[in-house]
Formats: sequence, C-alpha cells, structure tokens
Amino acid sequence: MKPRLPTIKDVADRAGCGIATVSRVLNQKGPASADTREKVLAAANDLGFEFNALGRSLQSSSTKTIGCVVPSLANPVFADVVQAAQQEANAAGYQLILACSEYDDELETSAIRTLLAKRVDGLIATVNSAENSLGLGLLRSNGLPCSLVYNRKVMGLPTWAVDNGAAAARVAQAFACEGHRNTGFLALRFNRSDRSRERHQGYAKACRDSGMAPPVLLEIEEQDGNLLELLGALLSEHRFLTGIFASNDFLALAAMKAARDLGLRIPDDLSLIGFDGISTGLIVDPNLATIETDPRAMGRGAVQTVLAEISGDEKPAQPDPAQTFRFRPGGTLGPPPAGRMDDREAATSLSSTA
Amino acid sequence: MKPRLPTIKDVADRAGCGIATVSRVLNQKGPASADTREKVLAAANDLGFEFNALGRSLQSSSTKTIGCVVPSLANPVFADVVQAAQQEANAAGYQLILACSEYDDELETSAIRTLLAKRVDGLIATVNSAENSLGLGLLRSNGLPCSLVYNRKVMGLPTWAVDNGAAAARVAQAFACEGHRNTGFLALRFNRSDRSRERHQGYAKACRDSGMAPPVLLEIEEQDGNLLELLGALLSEHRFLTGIFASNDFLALAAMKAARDLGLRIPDDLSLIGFDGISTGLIVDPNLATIETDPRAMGRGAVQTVLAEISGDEKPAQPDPAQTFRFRPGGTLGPPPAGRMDDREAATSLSSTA
DNA sequence: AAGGTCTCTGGAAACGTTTCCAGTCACACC
DNA sequence: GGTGTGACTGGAAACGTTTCCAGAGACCTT
Repeated sequence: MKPRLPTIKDVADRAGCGIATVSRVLNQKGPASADTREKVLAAANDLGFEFNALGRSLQSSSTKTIGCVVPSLANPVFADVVQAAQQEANAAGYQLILACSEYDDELETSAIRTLLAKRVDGLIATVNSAENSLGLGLLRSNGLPCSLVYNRKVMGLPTWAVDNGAAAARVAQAFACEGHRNTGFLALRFNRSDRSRERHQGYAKACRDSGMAPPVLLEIEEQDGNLLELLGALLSEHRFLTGIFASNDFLALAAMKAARDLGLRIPDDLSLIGFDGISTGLIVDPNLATIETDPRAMGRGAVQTVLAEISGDEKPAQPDPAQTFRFRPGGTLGPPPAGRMDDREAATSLSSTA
Repeated sequence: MKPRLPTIKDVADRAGCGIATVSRVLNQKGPASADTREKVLAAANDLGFEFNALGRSLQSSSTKTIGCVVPSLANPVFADVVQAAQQEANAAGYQLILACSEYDDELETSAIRTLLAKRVDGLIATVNSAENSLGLGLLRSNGLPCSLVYNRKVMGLPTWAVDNGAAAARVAQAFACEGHRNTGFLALRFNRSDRSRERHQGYAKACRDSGMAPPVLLEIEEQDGNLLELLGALLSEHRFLTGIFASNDFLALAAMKAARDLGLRIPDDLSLIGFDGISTGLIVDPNLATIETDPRAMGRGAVQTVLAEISGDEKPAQPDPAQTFRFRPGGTLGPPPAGRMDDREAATSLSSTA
C-alpha cells in the first residue's frame, strides 16, 4: 500500500557507495570526488529522494519547528499573529505547528504537551491565563525557548504584549473628554481571557481616577448564533449608558450592529470604542474608534525572540517598548446625548490621567 | 545549556527494569506485574517523562500529523478552513502543521516539499492553481493521502470545493433580475488564484446567456496600503457600471468603502455582490449580498477524507454534494439607477466573449 | 624505497522509540 | 521430582539520519 519512500540507503546502493558518502554529498559538507558526487546526485535525482526529517531531527535533536498556540483563528488579531509568525519562522528555515486552544484550559495544556512531545525547538503562545497556566509551567520546567504574545509578563518569560492597563486608561480619557460619565465594559468570555480582565481592571481604575462612574460590566458567555440577540438584550437593559468600551473590535462591531438593530444611532445615542484595530473597523460606517495594536509585529517579535534564544549567540530582541498601542479616533465616538448629560455636576472632578 | 529531557532509558534505569518493560507499561500494551507497573509509573512521574514523538514516529512511520497549505490567513475564509480542519484533526488525535503560500507558487511548492520531508501522514491544501501545481505533482507521485480545498478536482484528487461556475451564474441571474446590464467583475490577484479565474469565466458566460453585456474585468494587483485608492480610481474610471461582482467578500467590502468615499450611494448608485459569505458582511450596513459558502465544512470534510484514506478501512467520505453555496440577499443589491438604463439599444448585439 | 601527508571513503555508533523473541521463574499437574 | 504452562521480563533489531574515526590509496619528499 504505502510505497515506502526512498531512504539514503537506497541512494547509496544505487550510487554504489556508502551512506556516509551520500550524506556528505547531499549536505555539501565533507569531501567527495567529482566522480562520486555526480553518481550520488544522479541516484538521488532518479529516486526522487528527499531527506526524512524525522531521522534527521532524532540525530540532531533539532526539529526546525516552532510551536504556536493561540486561542482561536476566528479573531483576526490572532490570524495576523500567526501569519506574521509563520513568515518570520519560514524566513529562518523554521516551520510552524499550530494549535488553537479555543479558550479552553484543558485543550491549551494538552496542546502544549503535544508540542513538547513533538520536540518543537521553541514555542510562542497566547494563553488563556498567564498566571495559572499548567502548560506554561511545563515549558518553564524544561527550559524550552519560548515567548508569550499578548499575555502579561510572567515567570520571567519574555512577552510581546500591549499594556492593557495604559490602553484602557486611554479609552477612559477619550470618553471623559467627550463628557461621558456612564459607560460600560463589554466582554465576551470574561473568565477565559486574562487580556479582557486586565482591560476591565485598568478601565475601572481609570474611570475612577477621572471622575466617571464605575463602568458597568456587560458580560456575555458565548453561545454562538444568538450573539446579536444577547447583545441587543444587554443594550436595552442598560439604556442609561452613553458609551461602551468593548474588549475587542469584533465585539464592538457586533455591538454596533445590535445597537443599530435596536434603532440606536451611533454615536448620537451611544458611543463605542473597541480594542485591537482590526481592518474591518475602517470599513464600517462610521469608522470604529479603537485602540490600535500591531498583531503582526507581536507575532514577528515573538518568533524573533524565540529564534534568538535558540541560536543562543544573538541577544534576544527586547520585547516591550514603552508604547505598543495608539488610540485611533473614529466616528463611533461622540459626545453623549444632551438629555443624558444632566448628571454633569461631577464633570469637573476629573483630574489625573497617567 | 539544553537540559536533555528524560528518555525511556532514564525511566528504565530509575525503575530498575528494561526499556521494553517501560514501553509496555506506559503504553498499556503487553503484560506487566503490578509491582513493576507501579515502579515504572513512579519513575516516569518523578522524571516528568514524556515520550519523544520523533523516535516514536521514526519507528512507527506515522507522525500523527497533517499538513495544511492555504494561501493566507488574512482572508477569514481560510482562517475558518484552518480552524475547522484543526478541530477535526485534533479530535482524531492528529496535529496540524500550517503553511501559508502567500499566493506564491514558489512558496507553495517549497511548503509542500517541507511537509513531505516532515513525513506528515496526510495533507490538505488550497493551491494557487490546481492545474499546474508542482507540489501537487509531488504528492501524487508518492501517494500521500490528501484532499484539496476550494480547488477544482484535478488528477483524481478528492476536493472540497464550491462550484464556482454555478455560483457565478447565480450572481449573474441576481443582477439580471434587478435589471442590470453593465456589470464588472472585480478581482484582486487574478493570476494567482484559479478560484478567481473560474468565477470570472463562469460569470462572463452567464452574462452572455442572460443577455447582459460582457462584464468588465476590474483587476487589481495588490500593492498593500493603497488598496482603497486603487479601488476608488477603478470605480471612477467605470462610472457606467451599475453592478459589481467581487471575487470575494473582503474585496466587496473594500469596494463598498471606496464607493462611499467617492460619494456613491449603495445600492442606489451601485450594486455590489460578494463571494464567500464572511460574517463581516452581515455587520456592515447595508448587509452585503453575497454567495454564502461554508469554509468550516470544507476544512472539516477535507480532513475527514484524508483521515479516512489514512486509516484505509473506512470509505472516504464523499466530497461534493450538488449544492455547496447559496445566494444570500442583502441591501447592497438593488435595481440600477434609472438614468443609466438608457443604453439598452445594444442589448441584442452581444455575442462573442471568449 | 621508505616515510609522510593528504584526499576520499565506508563502517559503526548514536539519537529514542516499538516489538519480536527467547529466556526466567513460579506454579500446578501427573 | 520432572515437566508443561503460563506470566513476566529484557536484549536486540529496526526505523533514517549524521558524524567520528580509521583505513585505503595517491602522491610527494628525502
């Protein structure tokens, strides 16, 4: 059935020499007479020979492979991370093994375990919860070169991440500038993403600091199809909110749609700010105000860090410059509706915004 | 530096038995006394032992790994394909190795070559051009279980694809029903995607059949950032067109944005129909009329087919039911503007379009 | 002509598994 | 007490590489 692929031994037999010689010729290392070289090359060509990476890896204990764990590809942010990581790895002669955790701790751990068993040379990952990830523990304990992406720094592991706290504060400032006081924080699987939690925390703190009301937490635990309905229900329940900060752009756009379906005008009746800066936000009308991040740079950087650690000699590129995001203005942010500005008495108390 | 991971031999030494015994215990096959079993388990646990998949694969000549080649993850269609394929593979205990061809033949071939060297057990792929893909030739010649995705059937390889011709005809029909006569076909990297070419061909034929003018080919060869500008230029050049069929939704949405920037109202001044049915099309206002496909089903199906061929016993699930798409109505399709219905006199003279 | 160098070559070990096979041991049966 | 029957065990081969090392010539030098 399976037509066994030719091995180096087959080539050697056909060329009438030893396997050591074939290896030398085909890898262009070590001496070989012009005559043998030619015969080996011919034999390899005739047989359509390709090295078996397994044997090779086993002996060299290097697989030229990097593992990549992300929550999901449905979010364009991670698709971008993966794509960029892929390119960067490829350029260095490495392959990417992909695993999606589906925001599930169980799957995340088993994915990392499998990757470890496959002896990837390095690993980049966005884990559900950096603080208590079993998989990360495994990585640490056997010292595999790795880098986090979008997660906060933890256990001394390098990470390519956005400063969620600072970004959330910037959002609060944007709302405050327009005069909003009652805002909400919208999250999808709140308990399954430490990014979301950090953004919420930072946002709540910044709201307090700038004299706004504490943000209402609008949480949805995904149950697929009816996302828009759930959003609609949530929105009508909280009509008094004048602005909503969504923990990612995808959610912000969905909320925008749901609000429109409810007859709300944006930004006249409700302001929206997203997070991530995916390109779809620029296509909708009005454009989505958001925190713009650079997922491609994150993916690329993480791979560079890992590659540097693998090769050892180069100094690991430094992961975290001061600013990893910028606020992108958009038509979804405007002043709150006049009727709901009445609780303005507290408006002057805004002051400190780091 | 690298803290060599424990091998089965280490476990054997610590448990005071032979490696064969360890293998038997840990794999739960073959006999073992309760006593040894316990000692082995303890030793493995102490050492944090995990099997090395390389040695295992080398000996069993099965890597439990499936290769996956797609043009890009930037298109949500492929992100969905990959994600679904991943889930399906995982469920069967297989891992996915991802490679993106970036719509480049060179990269595509080398990706397949590498995957082959890594001895994947099977492969699913969307290739740039099914007809003349070098990589596909390689696959064929060594009989690796594989399935195409979104490509047309070729060399007897199973494929999970949309009937591009029929779908394009459906689009033509939709335009014709509304009374459009002068339409365009918009494509991004026309020469790099046989899907795009097939859609164009089918569309041109259907236009002819239904008495519309031959569609104008609006082609863009991507040069990143200025996509919207290029689209804008293209649109103003062809003001006489009342409808545009975009070869994918992403492009359709970009065109929608570009048209709006030009002051065109949709669908009053220009109708748009896309292809793929990505979810973003349902978020924009008006909703995008499009051909809805099911990328997840394609990815899942392709993996099932490959898995079936690997295990041999099951009969390969049949890839291609009659209808793999449906037309999704949307607000971007309306009747053509009254003023531009006048060139109707030429309606009968249409004839040859190769 | 003996010794030295230099280039080329192939055998063999090693990488970490699985599995075949032969060996050991305890036990029951005649 | 011998013998057969099991259950259990470990040595060794095999999977496909790379690389060390020693051997075989060819050629030059004295």
